[in-house]
Amino acid sequence: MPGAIMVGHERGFMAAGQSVTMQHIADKVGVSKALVSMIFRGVPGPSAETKERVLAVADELHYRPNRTAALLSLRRTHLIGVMTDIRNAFHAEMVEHMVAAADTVGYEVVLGAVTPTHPEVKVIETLLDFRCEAVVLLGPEADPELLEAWSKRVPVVAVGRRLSGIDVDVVRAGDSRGMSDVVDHLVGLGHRRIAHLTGGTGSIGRDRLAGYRRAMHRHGLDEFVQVVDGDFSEHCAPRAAMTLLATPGARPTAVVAANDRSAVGLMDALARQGISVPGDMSITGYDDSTLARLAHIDLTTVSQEPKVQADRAIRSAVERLDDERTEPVSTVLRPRLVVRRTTAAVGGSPC
Amino acid sequence: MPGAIMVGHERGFMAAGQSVTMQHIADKVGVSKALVSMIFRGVPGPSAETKERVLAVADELHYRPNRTAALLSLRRTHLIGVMTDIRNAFHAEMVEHMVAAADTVGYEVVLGAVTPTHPEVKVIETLLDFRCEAVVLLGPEADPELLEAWSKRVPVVAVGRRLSGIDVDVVRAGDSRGMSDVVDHLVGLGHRRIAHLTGGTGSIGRDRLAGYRRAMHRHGLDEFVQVVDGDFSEHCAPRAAMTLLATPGARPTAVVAANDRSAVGLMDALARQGISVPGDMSITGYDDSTLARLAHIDLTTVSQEPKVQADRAIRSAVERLDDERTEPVSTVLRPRLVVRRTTAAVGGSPC
DNA sequence: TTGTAAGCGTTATCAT
DNA sequence: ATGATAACGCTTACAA
Repeated sequence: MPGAIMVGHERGFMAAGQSVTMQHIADKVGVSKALVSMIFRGVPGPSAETKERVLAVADELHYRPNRTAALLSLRRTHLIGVMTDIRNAFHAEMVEHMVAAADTVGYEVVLGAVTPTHPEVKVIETLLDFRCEAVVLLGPEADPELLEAWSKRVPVVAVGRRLSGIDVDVVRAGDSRGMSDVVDHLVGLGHRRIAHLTGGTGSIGRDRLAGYRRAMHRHGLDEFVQVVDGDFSEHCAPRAAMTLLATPGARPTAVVAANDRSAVGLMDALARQGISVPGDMSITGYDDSTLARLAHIDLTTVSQEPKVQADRAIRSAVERLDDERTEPVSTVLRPRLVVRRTTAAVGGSPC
Repeated sequence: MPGAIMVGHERGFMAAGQSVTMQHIADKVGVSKALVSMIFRGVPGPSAETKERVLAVADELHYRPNRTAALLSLRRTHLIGVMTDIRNAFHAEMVEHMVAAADTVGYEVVLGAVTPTHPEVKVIETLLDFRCEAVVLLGPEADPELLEAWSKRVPVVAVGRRLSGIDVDVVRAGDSRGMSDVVDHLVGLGHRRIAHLTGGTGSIGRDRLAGYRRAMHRHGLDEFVQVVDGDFSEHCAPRAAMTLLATPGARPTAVVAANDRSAVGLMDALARQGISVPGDMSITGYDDSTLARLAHIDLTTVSQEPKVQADRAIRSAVERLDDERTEPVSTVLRPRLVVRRTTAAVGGSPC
């Protein structure tokens, strides 16, 4: 039997020494601990009257259920761990939607932040130590073998990474499809000389490049393909601008950049050369970042649908947990073209 | 006595049914649970030999200590809850440093994300339900009464908000000091006609405005004070540019914007009017956001020292927890001027 | 050096 | 409708 209710301790905080428990309430009301438990869980049984008394006392004592204890007893936590690079704005947006999505299906999200001092492995292990029932990994870079090992313990959902052959659910947006849509859009505006400013040699950059090439080919524009090396940042822009403007006769009328950041850098570099966008040249980005949304930038770009990806990822995890799904599923989303003001009909006037 | 080790269950995951416990290890090695516990906690006592055997078996069975159970037994969690608006890049940066800072002093950070569906109150209650021993609130907007109520239960640290009269630690950067430094910098470059593009009527905007006025006054430049209404976004820029350029004779040679975003908007608006920065006009921002760091923007701005704020916040919490500090402390940091390329000597040439 | 046993605050299965 | 009582996995005096 617990002693008297502890009202704060020497430091003034109840801190670790959680004071009021179900037992206290039970004692005070004169019923059993079990009954109190039932009432809090909302199971049928207890009479309306006791329920009322218990709730009143609980309230009066500022009772808060001890989740830790409950978790120990229940064999479920209803926790979904989400590993993220918190500095990544795109991740942040997804996380936001994930907590909402999890909420609606009765789960809670525990965040694990990857930082220079907390590598992926450590973060995931911590998440598992918290007894998360599933983990959603945003942009994981761990070895497939490691992912596979974790997937033996809990359902694992990888977001934004192409992965196959292991029992891990995948949610991602189809980069090559997104690029394809961009090219279609430009072709629809009458462009033919459409160049691509690449995003380096990583897998994402390669996917986008492939999408560009494929789309150009589909439109019979192979001869106009022009690939300029870039690096996902604005640093590559000045040089890229030089290259793009090098041959006046064959100058592209539109440039598809691998992401928003390099697109914005390019716009700036072009402006310095007196090239107006979209008057002289149309420019597109990728990601629909806040940068693209700035009023004076207003960049045509591609959204990777963070909300949809977030919903799908949570749904994937919950299907494994609640619906006994056992086969891995891979969801490849169709990115959404966001037309803004940096693209216009070829030869069109600046707006 | 626990039954046989459960090797996965019907769903293929050990999921909720955590299988291997200290008891299993103890059984297999032929020692007691308590001994195993001691070994895992690294307390002196167990012989090197048993230690070795226990560790070996633990490893073999893939044992992972059940933190939940430990927490229940220990009366401490060593958890610090951090409430954040995850979409806020500045918050993200601080969070990153916080997890590192907490790590070095033996604490772990639990993130609580404020979102449209998870208001502050709910997030903080959840953090407390997780048995966090202290909470760090980034940019809290809750009523002081509420903060006070929470501060009775656990140490509360508010970051980035001016607060007084309640038992809550405060960490923030001195906005008016930051503005002051900016004005000093410009005056040092020979500027006298220094205008201010405001950040609206909220408390932060007001603090920055006050800092500007005070600094101008200190330099005896009251007559050159020019305040233009802004709103922390780039939307206010075009109109502000009009206003600033309205009186050619009295046109300012420098503009101190309330944040990076409006500064960048202003730069763009000025560029459209043929005004070069910093050739014709120097511009400064505030926040040292990624926007300011873009190579082609390279904006002179003010850093709010996220790392330092993060460290101080964690230290504040830990002092309460470990050093029995009981009086609230308020840390006002000195922001750091970051000189880049948008400021130059008055009448100086563009670079 | 190692073992025993009593908690920690819940949940859940029986009884009553 | 309510109450004992045994888990849950770990920590920690206290014994041996």
